Parts: sequence; C-alpha cells; structure tokens
Amino acid sequence: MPELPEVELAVRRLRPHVEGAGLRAIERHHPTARRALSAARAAALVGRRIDALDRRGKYQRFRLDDGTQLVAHFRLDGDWAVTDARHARPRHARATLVLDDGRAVSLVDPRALATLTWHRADDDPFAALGPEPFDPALDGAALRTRLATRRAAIKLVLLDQHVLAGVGNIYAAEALWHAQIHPGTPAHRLSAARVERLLGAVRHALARGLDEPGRARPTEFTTDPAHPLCVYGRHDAPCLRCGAPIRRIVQGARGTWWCPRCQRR
DNA sequence: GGGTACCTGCGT
DNA sequence: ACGCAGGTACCC
Repeated sequence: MPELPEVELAVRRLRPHVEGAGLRAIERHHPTARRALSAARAAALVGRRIDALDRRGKYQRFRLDDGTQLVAHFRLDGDWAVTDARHARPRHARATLVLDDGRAVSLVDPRALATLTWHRADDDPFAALGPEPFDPALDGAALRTRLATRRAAIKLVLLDQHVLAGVGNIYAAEALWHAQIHPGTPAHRLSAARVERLLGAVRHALARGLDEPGRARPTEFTTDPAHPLCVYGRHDAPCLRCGAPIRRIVQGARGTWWCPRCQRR
C-alpha cells in the first residue's frame, strides 16, 4: 500500500519526467477516471504545461501553468508507469497524461480506486489535511493537542488524515511498535512523554520506508533482513525486540499487528 | 463517532 | 465460486 514514503518516492521518480512538459492529451481509460475528470475538462487541459509536481500527505499534485491543479491519489494499489506514448498503454492503466515529448505517464491501478481530479487555481485541495509528519513546526505538544479530543484507539486516529497526513495502516502499526504503545490505547489518554515518543516513532518508521534506495514498493512484505517493516504482517513471528509472538487484531475493519509483550497500554 | 460503498485481484 | 482487502468520502 502506498503511504507517505512510497508516494514521496513516486514523486521523486516522476518529477524529472513531467516538470516542464506540455500536456498533449489526457486519456481516461476507466469509468472511475471518466467520472472524476470530464471529457470537456480533459480536452481543456491540452496545451497546458506542468510547472511542478509536489506531494502533500499521500496526495500528489501537478501544478499547471494556468494555476490549476491535477491531484492524484494512489489509494491502495496505484502507481505511475512511464512509457513511450506510441506504445500500448500498460495493463490496468486508468488514466494517462500524454506529454509533448512523446512520453506517456499512466496512472496504473488494478483495483481502480486511485483518483485523478482537477482543481481550480484558487482551490486548496489539501485544506483539511493535518500537518506533514516531518513539518519542523510539528512537535509532541502540537500533536498531543490534536489527539486531545480523540477518544478512539490511537491506531485508528493515526489513520485519520485530518490529524496527521500520510500515515496509513502499515506505518501506523510500525510507529506504535517502535514507540511501544498498545494500538488500542485511547488517543487522548496518551501522556505527553508517550506522544513525544510516538511522533519520533512515526518519523522513524516513515524514514525507514524512505531510506531504501532503489526499492520500488517498500511496503511489500518480505523476509529480507534489510526490510523496513518490523511488525506489519508478521503475525506469529517473534517480535524483533522481545521475541514474543506478534499478534493480529482487527480495528476499524483493518488488521493491526502488534507485540503483546512490549506494547503496553 | 461508527458503518458502508467504491473496485477488482487474489486467496481460499 | 466466493468473499475479503483497504484509503477515503460520505451516510446517519
């Protein structure tokens, strides 16, 4: 699943291909893409230049030269594929940006949940998002303030993009493991010291995802010892810290992996 | 604050 | 053949 690290890596890979390029066409291959971006809108974007590609949380934004914005979200399985525009589109391509240099950038997504939407110049598509986890202005006290009104389990609150942008199911579990916090702890009950530790752990977990060079999809579970994931998906495997068997519970219809010995409430 | 729909590949 | 997986938006 693409979370902040995978999306950031995708942006870094795609940026040199798209920044400064002109849009020759926008193809909408799948009904979900056609619903989200009308034929008229796609046609109106022909001739626009992509000035910049940036990221906010798990969202990616193409800034166009008229100030309007194309925003992509990978959801569960999305990714970019860059091909020669003269060749056939990749399997599962849902929408394609055809560039004036002859390349095609396809949003590929087997499950077709990924989104590509257009936004006016004066729209802030990210207004409702919480802070970036690596925002220097974000400290333990600021995060604790955001958790103070939340009585739900900290695991679920970490997934709320209005609280913190970019953390998903995998890195939420990883961060709680690193911070040694029980995933079911009510968010508002966490002490200042534990929230401080949690923020550091979120950053540490995300950084592990970002620091794997040349790895296209860091969140695929493997037995590679250099793998960045310590607890996610490791049910029944020994905890890397204390050796107790990792347990799986379901929270909000999503799996959470955690260590019953070293993650206490 | 909790439940459901959106999708389709894949595991069972 | 069937039903789950899951991030987000939207429902009450």
